[in-house]
Amino acid sequence: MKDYTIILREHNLKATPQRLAIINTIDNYGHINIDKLYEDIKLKFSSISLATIYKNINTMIKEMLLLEVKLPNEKSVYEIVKDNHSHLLCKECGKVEDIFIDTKKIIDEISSKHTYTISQSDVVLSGSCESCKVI
Amino acid sequence: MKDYTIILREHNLKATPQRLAIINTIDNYGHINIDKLYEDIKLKFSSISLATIYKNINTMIKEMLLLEVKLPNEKSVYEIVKDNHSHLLCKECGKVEDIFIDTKKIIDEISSKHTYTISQSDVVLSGSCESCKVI
DNA sequence: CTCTGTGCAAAGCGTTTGCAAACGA
DNA sequence: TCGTTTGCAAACGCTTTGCACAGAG
Repeated sequence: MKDYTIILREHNLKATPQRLAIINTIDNYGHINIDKLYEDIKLKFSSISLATIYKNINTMIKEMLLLEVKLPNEKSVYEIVKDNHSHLLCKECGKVEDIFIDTKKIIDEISSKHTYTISQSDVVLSGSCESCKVI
Repeated sequence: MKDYTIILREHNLKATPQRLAIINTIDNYGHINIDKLYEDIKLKFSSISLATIYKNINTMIKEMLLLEVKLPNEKSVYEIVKDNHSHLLCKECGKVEDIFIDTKKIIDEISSKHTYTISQSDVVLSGSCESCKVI
């Protein structure tokens, strides 16, 4: 498992056990919402408070270590900032996967038709994953 | 201005003045968030309560007359259900425009690489609109 | 040693609910 | 008339805040 101690310090954040637990759990899951994150961390860190989770999520988002992903009909999930990518969501089980789409083509096309300068793209494709399809 | 009386009745909803005001205001703005919607309707309908707005937004979403659009770093906006389309957001002024992207191509590409059955795509491109670009 | 972070409880805020009265069909 | 909707106030749930203590650097 990756050690986030140095990375946190580079962002002027102290590497407390709570903070490390939070970022490691997010890393481990890939994408996770607040409730599951709290539930999961509490198993091994029973004294942690929900307020600590919230405070840390927010500071790490400000420091651009984490990113909130808004999903249709679901609670937001959090992920570690990485290369530009999109998301695939299973409407049945809520599982989220990273996907790589050539958004440049889309952005160029829209840029030529509209007068916007586009700097960001948020794409979520939703459906049924393999295991939920059968049900 | 379009008359939503019949459309509401077709969805088994009574065409009350409050409800008509809500749907007409959304139609008029194209995309609007709860706060602006309440503020705007209150001008001409000072007795309306925020609870009524919420209840109606929710029933009309259930009846598939309205759709919630989740945006990065912004409050959700509501729109009247129409043909499949995507959104263009100005990060400066919050303005939202409809855009038309060939999502079929993207979906086909992802479907062939992943095992998901994709049934929905939510795309938001963000940047600066013409009037905000200069600032 | 100093300053940041934690945990608790309280406050805050947006949204929902229960209910009596009003209203649409 | 009957069932739905409204408006109010209270309740609710999620998130943030204030503060004293603990802990990282």
